[in-house]
Amino acid sequence: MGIPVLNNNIPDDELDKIMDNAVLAANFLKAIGHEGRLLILCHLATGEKSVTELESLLSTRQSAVSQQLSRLRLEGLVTPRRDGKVIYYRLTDERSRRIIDIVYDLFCSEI
Amino acid sequence: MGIPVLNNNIPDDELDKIMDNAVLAANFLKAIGHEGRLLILCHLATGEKSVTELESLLSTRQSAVSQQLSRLRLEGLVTPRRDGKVIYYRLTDERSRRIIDIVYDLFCSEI
DNA sequence: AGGATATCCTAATAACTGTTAAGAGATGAT
DNA sequence: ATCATCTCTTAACAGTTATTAGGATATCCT
Repeated sequence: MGIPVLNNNIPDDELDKIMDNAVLAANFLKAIGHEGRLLILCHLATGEKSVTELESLLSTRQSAVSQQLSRLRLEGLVTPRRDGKVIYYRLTDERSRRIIDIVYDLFCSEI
Repeated sequence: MGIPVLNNNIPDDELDKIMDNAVLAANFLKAIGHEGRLLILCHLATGEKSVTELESLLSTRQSAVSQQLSRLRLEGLVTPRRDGKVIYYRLTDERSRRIIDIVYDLFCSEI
Protein backbone atom coordinates (compact mmCIF):
# COMPACT_ATOMS: atom_id res chain seq x y z
CA MET A 1 0.00 0.00 0.00
CA GLY A 2 2.90 2.22 -0.25
CA ILE A 3 5.18 4.58 1.30
CA PRO A 4 6.81 3.78 4.59
CA VAL A 5 6.61 6.19 7.46
CA LEU A 6 10.13 7.28 8.16
CA ASN A 7 9.64 8.28 11.76
CA ASN A 8 6.73 9.38 13.84
CA ASN A 9 8.66 11.80 15.97
CA ILE A 10 10.83 14.15 14.04
CA PRO A 11 13.40 15.54 16.50
CA ASP A 12 13.49 19.28 17.11
CA ASP A 13 16.87 19.75 15.46
CA GLU A 14 15.55 18.36 12.27
CA LEU A 15 12.37 20.29 12.65
CA ASP A 16 14.51 23.42 12.51
CA LYS A 17 16.01 22.10 9.34
CA ILE A 18 12.55 21.72 7.92
CA MET A 19 11.71 25.24 8.92
CA ASP A 20 14.79 26.56 7.19
CA ASN A 21 13.76 24.72 4.10
CA ALA A 22 10.11 25.61 4.32
CA VAL A 23 10.31 28.24 1.61
CA LEU A 24 12.15 25.86 -0.65
CA ALA A 25 9.70 23.08 -0.03
CA ALA A 26 6.70 25.37 -0.45
CA ASN A 27 8.01 26.55 -3.80
CA PHE A 28 8.51 23.03 -4.93
CA LEU A 29 5.03 22.02 -3.86
CA LYS A 30 3.61 25.04 -5.66
CA ALA A 31 5.38 23.89 -8.78
CA ILE A 32 3.59 20.56 -8.76
CA GLY A 33 0.41 22.00 -7.25
CA HIS A 34 -0.93 22.91 -10.64
CA GLU A 35 -3.27 20.83 -12.70
CA GLY A 36 -1.45 21.32 -15.97
CA ARG A 37 1.99 20.68 -14.59
CA LEU A 38 0.78 17.65 -12.72
CA LEU A 39 -0.67 16.24 -15.92
CA ILE A 40 2.56 16.91 -17.74
CA LEU A 41 4.40 14.90 -15.13
CA CYS A 42 1.91 12.08 -15.48
CA HIS A 43 2.29 12.03 -19.23
CA LEU A 44 6.03 12.04 -18.98
CA ALA A 45 5.81 9.12 -16.60
CA THR A 46 4.85 7.00 -19.59
CA GLY A 47 7.86 8.17 -21.56
CA GLU A 48 9.49 11.07 -23.33
CA LYS A 49 7.19 13.53 -25.06
CA SER A 50 7.80 16.53 -27.31
CA VAL A 51 6.33 19.90 -26.52
CA THR A 52 3.96 19.55 -29.45
CA GLU A 53 2.78 16.17 -28.23
CA LEU A 54 2.12 17.61 -24.79
CA GLU A 55 0.34 20.54 -26.38
CA SER A 56 -2.22 18.23 -27.92
CA LEU A 57 -2.39 15.87 -24.96
CA LEU A 58 -3.24 18.76 -22.68
CA SER A 59 -5.23 20.83 -25.16
CA THR A 60 -3.26 23.83 -24.08
CA ARG A 61 -1.54 26.45 -26.17
CA GLN A 62 2.01 25.74 -26.94
CA SER A 63 3.42 28.74 -25.15
CA ALA A 64 1.53 27.87 -22.02
CA VAL A 65 2.85 24.34 -22.13
CA SER A 66 6.30 25.71 -22.65
CA GLN A 67 6.00 27.91 -19.61
CA GLN A 68 4.71 25.10 -17.49
CA LEU A 69 7.65 23.04 -18.63
CA SER A 70 10.03 25.82 -17.76
CA ARG A 71 8.73 25.88 -14.23
CA LEU A 72 9.18 22.15 -13.94
CA ARG A 73 12.67 22.52 -15.40
CA LEU A 74 13.48 25.10 -12.74
CA GLU A 75 12.62 22.57 -10.08
CA GLY A 76 14.73 19.98 -11.82
CA LEU A 77 11.76 17.71 -12.36
CA VAL A 78 12.03 17.45 -16.11
CA THR A 79 14.93 17.49 -18.53
CA PRO A 80 14.88 18.53 -22.17
CA ARG A 81 16.68 16.82 -25.00
CA ARG A 82 16.91 18.40 -28.41
CA ASP A 83 16.61 16.28 -31.52
CA GLY A 84 16.58 18.48 -34.57
CA LYS A 85 13.74 20.91 -34.32
CA VAL A 86 11.96 18.93 -31.69
CA ILE A 87 12.64 19.13 -27.99
CA TYR A 88 11.73 16.10 -25.98
CA TYR A 89 11.10 16.24 -22.27
CA ARG A 90 11.47 13.45 -19.79
CA LEU A 91 11.34 13.03 -16.04
CA THR A 92 14.77 13.93 -14.78
CA ASP A 93 15.35 11.02 -12.43
CA GLU A 94 13.95 8.69 -9.84
CA ARG A 95 13.09 11.61 -7.61
CA SER A 96 10.69 12.98 -10.19
CA ARG A 97 9.16 9.58 -10.59
CA ARG A 98 8.88 9.12 -6.87
CA ILE A 99 6.90 12.30 -6.59
CA ILE A 100 4.39 11.23 -9.17
CA ASP A 101 4.12 7.88 -7.51
CA ILE A 102 3.35 9.60 -4.26
CA VAL A 103 0.66 11.78 -5.74
CA TYR A 104 -0.69 8.77 -7.52
CA ASP A 105 -0.69 6.83 -4.30
CA LEU A 106 -2.41 9.62 -2.40
CA PHE A 107 -5.10 10.36 -4.91
CA CYS A 108 -5.56 7.43 -7.19
CA SER A 109 -4.89 4.22 -5.34
CA GLU A 110 -7.72 4.62 -2.87
CA ILE A 111 -10.90 2.69 -3.58
CA MET B 1 16.51 5.94 1.20
CA GLY B 2 12.85 5.90 1.12
CA ILE B 3 9.90 5.55 -0.94
CA PRO B 4 9.49 2.68 -3.36
CA VAL B 5 8.71 3.26 -6.99
CA LEU B 6 5.31 1.78 -7.57
CA ASN B 7 5.70 1.23 -11.26
CA ASN B 8 7.65 2.76 -14.05
CA ASN B 9 4.93 2.40 -16.60
CA ILE B 10 1.61 3.58 -15.36
CA PRO B 11 -1.02 2.13 -17.70
CA ASP B 12 -3.25 4.50 -19.63
CA ASP B 13 -6.39 3.57 -17.71
CA GLU B 14 -4.80 4.63 -14.52
CA LEU B 15 -3.32 7.66 -16.15
CA ASP B 16 -6.90 8.72 -16.87
CA LYS B 17 -7.68 8.21 -13.23
CA ILE B 18 -4.80 10.48 -12.41
CA MET B 19 -6.12 13.05 -14.83
CA ASP B 20 -9.55 12.96 -13.25
CA ASN B 21 -7.99 13.52 -9.90
CA ALA B 22 -5.53 16.14 -11.07
CA VAL B 23 -7.63 19.05 -9.87
CA LEU B 24 -8.11 17.39 -6.52
CA ALA B 25 -4.45 16.66 -6.18
CA ALA B 26 -3.44 20.12 -7.32
CA ASN B 27 -5.67 21.71 -4.72
CA PHE B 28 -4.25 19.53 -2.06
CA LEU B 29 -0.71 20.34 -3.08
CA LYS B 30 -1.54 24.03 -3.10
CA ALA B 31 -2.81 23.66 0.44
CA ILE B 32 0.53 22.37 1.65
CA GLY B 33 2.53 24.46 -0.81
CA HIS B 34 2.47 27.37 1.55
CA GLU B 35 5.24 28.27 3.92
CA GLY B 36 3.01 29.07 6.86
CA ARG B 37 0.85 26.01 6.51
CA LEU B 38 3.87 23.82 6.00
CA LEU B 39 5.36 25.11 9.22
CA ILE B 40 2.14 24.46 11.06
CA LEU B 41 2.25 20.88 9.86
CA CYS B 42 5.84 20.57 10.98
CA HIS B 43 5.05 21.89 14.42
CA LEU B 44 2.13 19.55 14.74
CA ALA B 45 4.40 16.69 13.76
CA THR B 46 6.01 17.04 17.18
CA GLY B 47 2.68 16.87 18.93
CA GLU B 48 -0.61 18.61 19.53
CA LYS B 49 -0.53 22.41 19.76
CA SER B 50 -3.13 24.98 20.63
CA VAL B 51 -3.90 27.87 18.34
CA THR B 52 -2.27 30.27 20.77
CA GLU B 53 0.87 28.17 20.87
CA LEU B 54 1.01 28.13 17.12
CA GLU B 55 0.38 31.85 17.08
CA SER B 56 3.53 32.48 19.07
CA LEU B 57 5.57 29.74 17.38
CA LEU B 58 4.86 31.29 14.03
CA SER B 59 4.77 34.93 15.14
CA THR B 60 1.57 35.33 13.24
CA ARG B 61 -1.69 36.98 14.19
CA GLN B 62 -4.37 34.78 15.57
CA SER B 63 -6.79 35.34 12.77
CA ALA B 64 -4.19 34.43 10.19
CA VAL B 65 -3.22 31.24 12.00
CA SER B 66 -6.87 30.39 12.31
CA GLN B 67 -7.42 30.86 8.60
CA GLN B 68 -4.43 28.72 7.72
CA LEU B 69 -5.70 26.04 10.06
CA SER B 70 -9.10 26.18 8.47
CA ARG B 71 -7.58 25.51 5.09
CA LEU B 72 -5.70 22.54 6.49
CA ARG B 73 -8.88 21.35 8.17
CA LEU B 74 -10.68 21.52 4.85
CA GLU B 75 -8.08 19.22 3.37
CA GLY B 76 -8.45 16.89 6.31
CA LEU B 77 -4.82 17.27 7.27
CA VAL B 78 -5.40 18.50 10.80
CA THR B 79 -8.04 17.76 13.39
CA PRO B 80 -9.14 19.98 16.26
CA ARG B 81 -9.87 18.81 19.77
CA ARG B 82 -11.47 21.09 22.27
CA ASP B 83 -10.37 21.08 25.89
CA GLY B 84 -12.20 23.78 27.76
CA LYS B 85 -11.45 27.09 26.13
CA VAL B 86 -8.50 25.80 24.25
CA ILE B 87 -8.59 24.04 20.92
CA TYR B 88 -5.72 21.75 20.20
CA TYR B 89 -4.77 20.74 16.71
CA ARG B 90 -3.06 17.57 15.68
CA LEU B 91 -2.21 15.83 12.45
CA THR B 92 -5.28 13.88 11.46
CA ASP B 93 -3.72 10.55 10.67
CA GLU B 94 -0.87 8.65 9.13
CA ARG B 95 -1.60 10.23 5.79
CA SER B 96 -0.84 13.69 7.15
CA ARG B 97 2.29 12.38 8.77
CA ARG B 98 3.34 10.62 5.63
CA ILE B 99 3.13 13.84 3.70
CA ILE B 100 5.35 15.66 6.11
CA ASP B 101 7.74 12.76 6.11
CA ILE B 102 7.89 12.97 2.35
CA VAL B 103 8.57 16.68 2.35
CA TYR B 104 11.13 16.10 5.04
CA ASP B 105 12.70 13.37 3.02
CA LEU B 106 12.79 15.49 -0.10
CA PHE B 107 14.16 18.64 1.44
CA CYS B 108 15.90 17.84 4.66
CA SER B 109 17.48 14.42 4.52
CA GLU B 110 19.85 15.19 1.68
CA ILE B 111 23.42 15.88 2.66
C1' DA C 1 -17.85 38.24 32.63
C1' DG C 2 -13.57 36.91 30.25
C1' DG C 3 -10.29 34.01 27.58
C1' DA C 4 -9.64 31.34 23.30
C1' DT C 5 -11.04 30.70 18.59
C1' DA C 6 -13.49 31.28 14.46
C1' DT C 7 -15.47 34.22 11.02
C1' DC C 8 -16.14 38.05 8.34
C1' DC C 9 -14.84 42.07 6.05
C1' DT C 10 -12.04 45.46 3.61
C1' DA C 11 -8.03 47.08 1.63
C1' DA C 12 -3.36 46.47 -0.06
C1' DT C 13 -0.21 43.70 -2.15
C1' DA C 14 1.86 39.82 -4.15
C1' DA C 15 1.77 35.62 -6.93
C1' DC C 16 0.01 33.00 -10.66
C1' DT C 17 -1.80 32.10 -15.42
C1' DG C 18 -2.65 32.42 -20.02
C1' DT C 19 -2.26 35.25 -24.25
C1' DT C 20 0.11 37.53 -27.73
C1' DA C 21 4.11 38.79 -30.03
C1' DA C 22 8.82 38.70 -30.85
C1' DG C 23 13.23 35.95 -30.98
C1' DA C 24 16.40 31.89 -31.44
C1' DG C 25 17.90 27.11 -33.33
C1' DA C 26 17.48 23.72 -36.67
C1' DT C 27 16.26 22.01 -41.27
C1' DG C 28 15.49 22.03 -46.06
C1' DA C 29 14.75 24.29 -50.51
C1' DT C 30 16.33 27.51 -53.83
C1' DA D 1 24.19 31.60 -48.59
C1' DT D 2 19.70 33.10 -48.09
C1' DC D 3 15.09 32.41 -47.07
C1' DA D 4 11.17 30.21 -45.31
C1' DT D 5 9.42 27.26 -42.04
C1' DC D 6 8.91 24.53 -38.02
C1' DT D 7 9.56 24.06 -33.01
C1' DC D 8 10.18 26.05 -29.01
C1' DT D 9 11.45 29.82 -25.56
C1' DT D 10 10.94 34.15 -23.55
C1' DA D 11 9.20 38.78 -22.49
C1' DA D 12 5.53 41.86 -21.75
C1' DC D 13 0.84 42.50 -20.52
C1' DA D 14 -3.54 41.85 -18.20
C1' DG D 15 -6.97 39.30 -15.63
C1' DT D 16 -7.58 36.47 -11.70
C1' DT D 17 -6.66 34.55 -7.45
C1' DA D 18 -4.05 34.20 -2.97
C1' DT D 19 -2.21 36.13 0.89
C1' DT D 20 -1.74 39.39 4.67
C1' DA D 21 -3.06 42.78 7.87
C1' DG D 22 -6.31 44.94 10.61
C1' DG D 23 -10.07 45.15 13.10
C1' DA D 24 -14.86 43.88 14.47
C1' DT D 25 -17.86 40.47 15.85
C1' DA D 26 -19.72 36.02 17.14
C1' DT D 27 -19.21 31.75 19.66
C1' DC D 28 -18.01 28.43 22.90
C1' DC D 29 -16.50 27.19 27.26
C1' DT D 30 -15.37 28.11 32.41
